[in-house]
Amino acid sequence: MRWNPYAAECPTRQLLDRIGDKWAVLVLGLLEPGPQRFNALRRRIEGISQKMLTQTLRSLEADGLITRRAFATVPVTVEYQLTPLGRSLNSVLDPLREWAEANMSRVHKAREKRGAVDRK
Amino acid sequence: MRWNPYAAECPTRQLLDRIGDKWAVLVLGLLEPGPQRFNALRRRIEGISQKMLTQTLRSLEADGLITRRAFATVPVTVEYQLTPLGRSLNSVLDPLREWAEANMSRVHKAREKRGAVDRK
DNA sequence: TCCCTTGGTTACCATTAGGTACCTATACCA
DNA sequence: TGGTATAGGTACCTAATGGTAACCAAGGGA
Repeated sequence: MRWNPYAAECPTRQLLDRIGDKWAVLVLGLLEPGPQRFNALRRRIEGISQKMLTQTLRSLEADGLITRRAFATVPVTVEYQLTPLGRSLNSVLDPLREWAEANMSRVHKAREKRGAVDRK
Repeated sequence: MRWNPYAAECPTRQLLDRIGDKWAVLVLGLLEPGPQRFNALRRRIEGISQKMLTQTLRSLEADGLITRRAFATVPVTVEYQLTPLGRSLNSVLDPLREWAEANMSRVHKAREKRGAVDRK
């Protein structure tokens, strides 16, 4: 069965809901080099709240994109790590990140021009 | 200057805000083959409201990703069309769409399993 | 005369996202 | 005894998202 990307239950639409959530892609990117601990992620992502980091990690875990491992140290240590599925998603997100770095300045320029003209 | 993707003003983050808005990517995809009219888009995207389609088109236009042309026919005809920038964005979104079609079933499986086990 | 089409705009309203602040538990160090 | 760090959970509150419904214009057809 061929998917119709414009139907509500389409996978593309669901994926966009997934990665459009402001933090998920950043977390995936940070985990690329290797496992990271909770507070390490928190410190590296500017502006994320504890609540949102927890929420993001939980849902990435629920979706099978990362795994969580807790160690009985004191204080407790928790490591998050990409699954193969998460790594494969990362590999298609990379071109997106590159496009953003290369082209967002043009988007900004277009936006400013519109703002100046102010199409009533 | 090298961008820190984890800083708030980072282009990647801004792009995600852009394409995470539920409808923009679908519109861009539909415009790939060629110019389309307002109601043609509306009919092909299941579930979009007139308000959201207008809003989406306006902001894609403001960002320089599509152009709008109105013809003084009766009733008035309006055509939307990708700019070169929009086409280049589409080319990096394609792998994403393919990933979604190939892998969202795994994500769903992972999600169901979690739901069944119900951690805690 | 009223309704149809095109392509919108606007007001209103409910849901959600996401922030802050405070709570937990454990064990270290001074 | 109190303060540190670890990794969270939870209540509360506000701002933004996005839906519905009603309105606009212009002209054609019954």
